[in-house]
Amino acid sequence: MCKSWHVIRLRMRTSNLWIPTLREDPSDNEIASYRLMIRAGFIRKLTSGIYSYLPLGLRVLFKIQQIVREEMDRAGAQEVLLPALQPSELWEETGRWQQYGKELVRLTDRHDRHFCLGPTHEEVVTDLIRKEALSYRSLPVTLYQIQTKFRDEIRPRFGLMRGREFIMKDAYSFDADMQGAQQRYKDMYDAYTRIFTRVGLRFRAVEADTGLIGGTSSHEFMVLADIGEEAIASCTACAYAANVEQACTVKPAEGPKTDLPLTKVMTPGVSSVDDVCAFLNCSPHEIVKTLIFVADGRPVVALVRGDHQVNEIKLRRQLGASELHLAGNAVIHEVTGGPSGFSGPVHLAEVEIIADDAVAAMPGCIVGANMGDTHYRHAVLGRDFMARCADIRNAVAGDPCPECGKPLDMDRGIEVGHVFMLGTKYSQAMRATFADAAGNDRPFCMGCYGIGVSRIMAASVEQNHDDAGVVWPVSIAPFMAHVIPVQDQSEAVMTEAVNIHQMLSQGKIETLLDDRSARAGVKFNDADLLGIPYQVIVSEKNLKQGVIEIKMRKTGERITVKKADVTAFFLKEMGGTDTVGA
RNA sequence: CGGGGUGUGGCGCAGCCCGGUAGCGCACCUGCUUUGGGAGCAGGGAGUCGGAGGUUCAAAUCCUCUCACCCCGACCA
Repeated sequence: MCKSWHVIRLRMRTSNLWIPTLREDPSDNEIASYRLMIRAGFIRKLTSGIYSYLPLGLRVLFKIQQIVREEMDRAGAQEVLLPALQPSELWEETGRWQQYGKELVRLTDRHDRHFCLGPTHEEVVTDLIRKEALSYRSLPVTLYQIQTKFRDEIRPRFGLMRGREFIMKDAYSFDADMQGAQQRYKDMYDAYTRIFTRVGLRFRAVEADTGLIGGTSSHEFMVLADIGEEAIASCTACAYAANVEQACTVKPAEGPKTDLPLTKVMTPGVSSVDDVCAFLNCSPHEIVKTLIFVADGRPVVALVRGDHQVNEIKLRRQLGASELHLAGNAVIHEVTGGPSGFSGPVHLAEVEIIADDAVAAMPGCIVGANMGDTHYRHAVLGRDFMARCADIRNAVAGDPCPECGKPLDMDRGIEVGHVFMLGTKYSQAMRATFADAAGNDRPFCMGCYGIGVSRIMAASVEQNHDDAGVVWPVSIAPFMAHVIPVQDQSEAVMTEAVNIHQMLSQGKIETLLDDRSARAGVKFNDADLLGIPYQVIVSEKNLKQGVIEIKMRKTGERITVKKADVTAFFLKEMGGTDTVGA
């Protein structure tokens, strides 16, 4: 390679940027985004669920953060940086020191004081605000930060998707009344829509459960992907969409009940829904599953149709319980008098029974008889057993939409954002108040709003890649252009490549120059792996005709432009799309 | 936490069943040739075989314990 290329030292060259690409897939994970980001030298794993960002990965992260900042600022939020290390006292005030459980990373200092590494910052901001003696005149206030969060995941998985340490943008709004809080919620919802559009994700906002954060309502922003950990129900006809945890089911009309008498049948060794179906030659929707739960220490019986699944969040809400789990065999025997696998609601007194609405609509059903190897046929709700009816199951594909009645679809999604209407949950618990117009202290109406910044990076790769590598959307790509001199031994080619690199850089087009002394095939393959949107190919062949070649990473399409027109080409490409979407 | 799997130069793996003192591909270094889709030849450097203990004349290999990582599940923002 000619020595003269070393004379000009521009930073954005392969020789000055550490991009350790791997020829082979890492052995320790199957998910595309993890595999590709490791191979392309964006990230490295330190230990389970904890990652380092290498120069290229950091550039992508910065791009995402920049878009987030612009839209948060535009929505009137102000950036702050809150501590990651938080004293236990604050968490005890809201009761979450206990509630949060093992997910919270806890530590103790040398004085034996307790701390946690923040998984979220409601307590810290609320404390910050309450100390300031604010009046209604200075409201609303919305603060945000981009920070590393910690969560002691039971099982970190999917690379950056579910880590124990990750980067989040979180925002908190403080309003004088619910109306204002609702406006902030809407502003944030709109900002999130713009953010996810700009970073180039195909996403959907869905109604969601509020979980441990609490509050009155929330929406999740879901990136559609097969590997998504969440199931989303969305209407095939109207705009309704919700997390299955949250999606309401419609109570079916009750038909006539069967006149056939309750009949005992022997079902030796047959207890699962599938086995019972096969044995009695019936279908799952003729069976009722009886599940015994323990809710805040007391046993509860839940009934759902054989082809449905209990939704524990809905059930817990119905019971008004804070803690709910499936009962063990001992409790099952105590409650039903029979073995696990043959439970049923018939002759169960003294225990609360709650049936799904779909069970109420059945003319009669097959249920366990609370003794070994025995079931009942023709059990009728209201005649053979009593139960309170409610929506306690997960929606399934084909269920009618709660808004319009048309069938629901099921998709999988990755949660990249979540907005919560908190109301006064934290402000009341922590006595965070402001003076209203009459001079009285009133608790703030709050909202909180999170975006998984590092998760966006993974989700983006998940949605945008092919067999050869990553295909970054222009808005978050580490570079816009990747200049590839094909013959590194040719002085003419290298001179021209350096020229183009300089020209583009001066035109504010972020450009990476592959100045390695490597064979063309190596450079092309690495370029495809890195996924920079435009490859600018400089070769002897093209130079003879005074042109250079541009390959679009996404489509593989190649065009040639005159040397002098390269910058103009990019300015035109960028002008057309601004930074918004692709 | 339950089930399954894997730990051997930087990366990917073989060797383990049947003990005999570590090998392959890629990467790296040197030289020559080569040069539009992961080059060829020659030479070279690099491994506590995850860790501890045990059995044995001898352990990557057999036994016990332990740690880490991955997958499935349970759990959960």
